[in-house]
Parts: sequence; C-alpha cells; structure tokens
Amino acid sequence: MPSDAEPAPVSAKPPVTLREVAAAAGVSVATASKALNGQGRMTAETRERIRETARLLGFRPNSLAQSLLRKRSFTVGLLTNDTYGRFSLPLMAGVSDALVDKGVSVFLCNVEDDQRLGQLHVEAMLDKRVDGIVATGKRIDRHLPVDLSNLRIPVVYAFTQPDPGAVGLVSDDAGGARLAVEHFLRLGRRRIAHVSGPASFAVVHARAGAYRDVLRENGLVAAEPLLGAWSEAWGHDAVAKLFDKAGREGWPDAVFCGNDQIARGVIDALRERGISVPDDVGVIGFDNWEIVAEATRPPLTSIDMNLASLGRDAGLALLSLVDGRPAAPGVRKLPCRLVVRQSCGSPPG
Amino acid sequence: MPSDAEPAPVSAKPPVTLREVAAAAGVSVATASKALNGQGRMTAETRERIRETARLLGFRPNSLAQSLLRKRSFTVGLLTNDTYGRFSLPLMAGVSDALVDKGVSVFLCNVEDDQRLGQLHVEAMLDKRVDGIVATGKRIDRHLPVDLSNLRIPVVYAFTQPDPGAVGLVSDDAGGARLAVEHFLRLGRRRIAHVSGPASFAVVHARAGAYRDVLRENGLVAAEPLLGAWSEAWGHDAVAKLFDKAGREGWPDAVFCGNDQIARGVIDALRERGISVPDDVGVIGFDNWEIVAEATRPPLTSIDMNLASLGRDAGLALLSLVDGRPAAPGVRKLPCRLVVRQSCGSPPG
DNA sequence: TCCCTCTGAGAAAACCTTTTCCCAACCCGC
DNA sequence: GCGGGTTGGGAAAAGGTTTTCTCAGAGGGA
Repeated sequence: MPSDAEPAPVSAKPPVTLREVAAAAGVSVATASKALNGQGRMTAETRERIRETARLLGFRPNSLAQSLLRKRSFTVGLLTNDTYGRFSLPLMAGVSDALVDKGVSVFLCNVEDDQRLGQLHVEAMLDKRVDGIVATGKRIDRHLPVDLSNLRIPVVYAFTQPDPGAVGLVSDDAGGARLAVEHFLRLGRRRIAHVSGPASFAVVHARAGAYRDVLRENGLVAAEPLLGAWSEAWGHDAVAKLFDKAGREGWPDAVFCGNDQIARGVIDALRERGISVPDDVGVIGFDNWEIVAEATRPPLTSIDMNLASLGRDAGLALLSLVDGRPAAPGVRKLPCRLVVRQSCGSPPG
Repeated sequence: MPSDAEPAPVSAKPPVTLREVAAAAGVSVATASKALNGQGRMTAETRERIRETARLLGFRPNSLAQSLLRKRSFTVGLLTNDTYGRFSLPLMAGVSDALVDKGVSVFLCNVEDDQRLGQLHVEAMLDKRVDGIVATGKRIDRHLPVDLSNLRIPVVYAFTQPDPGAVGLVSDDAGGARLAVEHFLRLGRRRIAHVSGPASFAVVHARAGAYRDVLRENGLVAAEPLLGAWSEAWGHDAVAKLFDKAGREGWPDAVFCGNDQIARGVIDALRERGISVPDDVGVIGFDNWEIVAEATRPPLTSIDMNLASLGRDAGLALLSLVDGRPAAPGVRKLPCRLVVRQSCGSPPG
C-alpha cells in the first residue's frame, strides 16, 4: 500500500500557529502578528506576503492565547432558570444574535432553581474568564438562585429581578396592558373585563393597574380583575363567572387576558356557550405565543413582549459595560407591541 | 474624606494568580501548582499550607491558561436551528446538564437556517478551541446549514441528520408509535386510525410504518394514515374525514396522532360532535408537550421522546470522543416513553 | 566623511499554568 | 566519611499571541 493512500487521521492535525506562518513567510512571529493585525510598520509588500501566507495555510489565531493576553475572552455567560424556555429562548436567541457579530460567544447555563447548579455554573464561567453575564429567568419578579452582586465582571439582568444598583431590562407590562385596553376602546368596546394569573406575580398587578388606569382615564369603571392561574382551565372558569349570570346586558363585550393560554380557554368557553368572538366579545391575550395564538378560533390578538429585541438590548448593554462605558443602573422597561389577529373584530362602521 | 471610605471599583480588582499564592506561601509557582493539583512530592505540611493560602486568597486557576497548555478547553459548542426551541431546549438542557458536572461549558449557537450565521458560529467556536460540537435541530431528517464533516474536532449529531460516518442520536419514532398502538390494543381498541403530519417528514413514515406493522402483527388491517399538517386545524379536518360519514360502526375507536397539536384538534373536534373521549374514542398524541397535553380535555396520553435524556447521551458521547475513546459511527435510536393521562380510558373490565 | 533621523523588522517579555528535569540536602548502611 | 537512594522543592520550558523595546541599515544634509 503506498503510504500516501493512508488516510490521515484528521483529528490529529493540529491547527496552524502564527509561528508556522512566520516561518513560511520568512519573518519573525512579531512581524507576522503585526502584519495580520494591521499594526507596526513594514513595507506593503511584506504585509501582503504574510497575509497571503496566512490565508494559504488557513491560519486562525488561537483565541485562548489572545484572551490570556488581552484579559478579554470575548465570551459571556447566559444564566437562566427557564428550562422550557418559552420566554428564555427568544431572549437567548436575541442575546446571542447581538453578540455573535461582535465575535462574542455565549455560554448557556441552565441553573433550574438549584443553588448548587447555579454556583457551579457561575464558578465555571468565572474560571473561563467570561467578560460578563446576562441573567435571565422565567419571572420578572424573582431572583435567580445565585448571587451575582459581588462579581468582578459586569452583569445585566434581562426579564428577571435585578440586584439593587444593577442594570436591568424588562418588558413594560403596564404599557402592554395599555395597548390592549386602548385597542378595545378604539373598537368601541366599553365593558372590558380582565382575567389574569395569580396575585403572587408582579406582572399581574402591573397589568391590572394599567387596565384600571386606562378605563378611568376614559371615564369608565373597571370591573375587579379576576385573578386565577396561568391556564386554559382558569380561562374556562373565568368565563363561567363572567357570563353565567342573568342579564345579557351585564356581560362584558371584551376580555383582556393575562396570557394566551387563559385567552384560549376564554375563547373556547365562549364558543361552547354560543357567544361569538369577536362579534359579541373581543379577546386579547398576552405573550403572543404564536403556537397558541394562531391555533385559537379565531386567531388571537395578543401583546408581544419583544423578547428577542429585549435580549439584543441586554447583549449590547453588557458589551457596553464590558468596554468600560458605564450604563445607568436601574430597570429599563422596553415597550410591548400589539399583534392584531382576528379575535377583536374591526372598528364599528 | 478618609481614603479608606473610597469605594474600590470592584471591577478593577484582578483575579488572584498562582504566582501570588506561591509568594504568599513562600514557595515557587511550581510547588504551588503541584500542591493544589495533588502532584509532586512535598511534606503534607507544605501542601496544606499552600492549599490554605490559596483558599484564603480565593485563588481559582485561570482556565484559559490551563486550556492553552492542555490543548483542551473544556468547552463544547451546541449548534441548533430551532429558534423556538420546543425540541431543542430540553435537549440543550440535557447536554448542558451532562457536561457541567465534568467542568465542561456549552456555547449556545443559534444558526437559524442561515448559512452565513452557521459559518460565523462554527468559526468562532473553532477559534475558541472548543473540544467538540453537538449539532441539533428541529428536524431529524434535515441537515443544519453548515458543513461539519471536515473539522478537526469530534461532532455528535442529536435529533438532526448526521453526516455519513458520524455519530448520531435520534429518538426511536417507530418504537414510540409501537408503544402507542400497542397501548390501544391492550385497552381493547381495534379500529385504530392514524392522523399525522406532512409526508415530507421522515418521522411521519417511520411512525406510520410501525402503526401498520403492529396492526398486522395482531391480525388487524390498518387504515391508510391521514397525512396533513402538524396543526390543530388539521386535527379538526381529520376528524371530519373520519367521523362525518354514515355508519357509526365504521368509526374508529382510537386515533393515534402524529403530534400533540393534532391530537388536541382531534379531541376538540370530537367533543364538538358529542363523541366522548375516552369512552367512544381513545386518543394518543406524540411529543408529550406538557403544556398542550395537560390542557386538552381530557388530558392527553402521549409519547415522550425523552429529549433531555437524548441530550445527556449526546453530551456524554461527545465527551467520550473528545477523550479519544472511539464511538461506533451511525445513528443510534433511543427509546420513547408512553405517558398515560386520561385520553385512552382504562382496560375493559 | 560624519552625524542624525527614519524605516523596517526582530528579540524578548508578558499573560498564567503545568510539567519535566534538576539539584541540594538528608538518611542509611558500611 | 562515602556512595547511593530518597526527599522536598525550584528553575525553566512550553503553550500561542501581542506589544514594547531595540537595533541595523539606509538615506540625507553639512
């Protein structure tokens, strides 16, 4: 067997180093480095020759060595406790998106609600010298089970409770609720009910507050919000409470729901009662969880929290901090967006 | 103002190095390193003193420096094109879980279906000297938009189409379908229909094949599977096709659905027709997407693909390869699991 | 011819850790 | 006291890159 037929074990071939490039180009590593980075002074001819050599050899600088020297790893950690990622994943995608273009990679750290796991991940990240951390979670009003307050590196909190004095980004839930209720009002709806999740969630109060405010500003009285669970079943129950009573004229003509699952339950329960959506009652959800919103009959108008965009902003804010540009501490609220489908009908006339 | 009141800019304090530990303990860095790693020979007293010093100073070895030397970064990349992560996220959590305990961190790389983005992420990972890559996606029968076939590092494919000769892990869809159909048979159901997704998906054929096989093995004739979309709406339509015909005796007494959304549509459509689930018809879904399966009325029995466990296996397989232990190439199928809820009823009698 | 300045490029330190080799001192038996 | 083995610990190289400093030579003016 001719020896050149022997398949080279690909995995054994080490990456080409700067030293090899320099040798091939007949210069020192210093010159090679400078040539590739556009630093130093040399003839254009020399620089181009080195660059060409590097290209030919497929040279790529060892990021580890660079990081060691520059004290910047171009790496950040993304901490989350939202295993099933309904909220986290778009957010994570946003963070990653914003950073990959700047050559920054993202460590995924799922800490569940486990202190030990959190500790483990944070230490691993610190050891790997991440430049910063984005902390995110499934609830805006809860801390992750880790203490990030005394780290040597910047931390940005996105869609989770920030430490005091830290930089946090969350959705503007009150603003989102406003969009929903004002949409109803524009459509001529006047008897607007609000069905939401458990009182233990801060967002429930933020949204209910805005619901009341908008109605009051328009000279209407808000009904007491119905608080329950974040589930379809609660949507069913709420409809029973709202509509199973004498006097059709007392019925709401619109229901603003705390999330899309509740809205789905509401819509299904209304259909079962022969009440038409959107003709008799308009329904708006929250979260714009497409897979749910598009499966309701009719498809659900909903409030989108723009989580991907929130993630991008968080990524950029972190980068800013890493680069030493100070950011205003405190919580910044990012606007929501109304996504109109068919559960509210058209304006009258 | 006394100078000690001046708040030290926390972010400026650099991490403590081995050199500092050595100096504080009055030994050389070599000795310090050996003391902390349990290498070399020295008096127990010396070793303990160094360890204590390190603990006091909060020394943590710089992973970058270690990686540079060991040519192992204890870092892997996780490539996915499943932005909304219904399948990816449990899988990713599994990979991360399996690896964090071994000190290995995971780079999250969302490539959408974008070649450029894929290229960008792969190069970033290679530059950062990841030890290996787990590739995953939203479809078992599609490639990611990146070429991973000639990398210097090992690659494991999980829940996505592997390159020829590579190591791949997927769910055993045929086995899962078998579990479902056999469950129906155990419950005494005999006229079992199959409603599934588009014919363009490989899993549709795998599951349909197993459906036919099990029925044949039991001396029953399989109806032609109804192929459509992965949606609730298609579940509704399919029920119309199956049940809106003369002769109640021709109706199925069980429907095996290709995913939980279809199953949900089927259950809703049956209820609207006054057909009882599970009394008249049993329904089984696929994916065990809890948020859907638990919201159907009655809650949906479904097939779980054990994706978290698949992710763990993929992580461990990759680690194996990284450590130089060869793995059998080819696709390994991991068993699914039947999750019984209330949509199939109890055994007769 | 001499001195000065500028140009192009290299040597070496630095980043932090691990590991190999080496050395000095000590103990033992003879 | 001496040779040999053992013990405790240090010096130095290695890993790949960047950056600062240095230097040789060329060019120009007097």
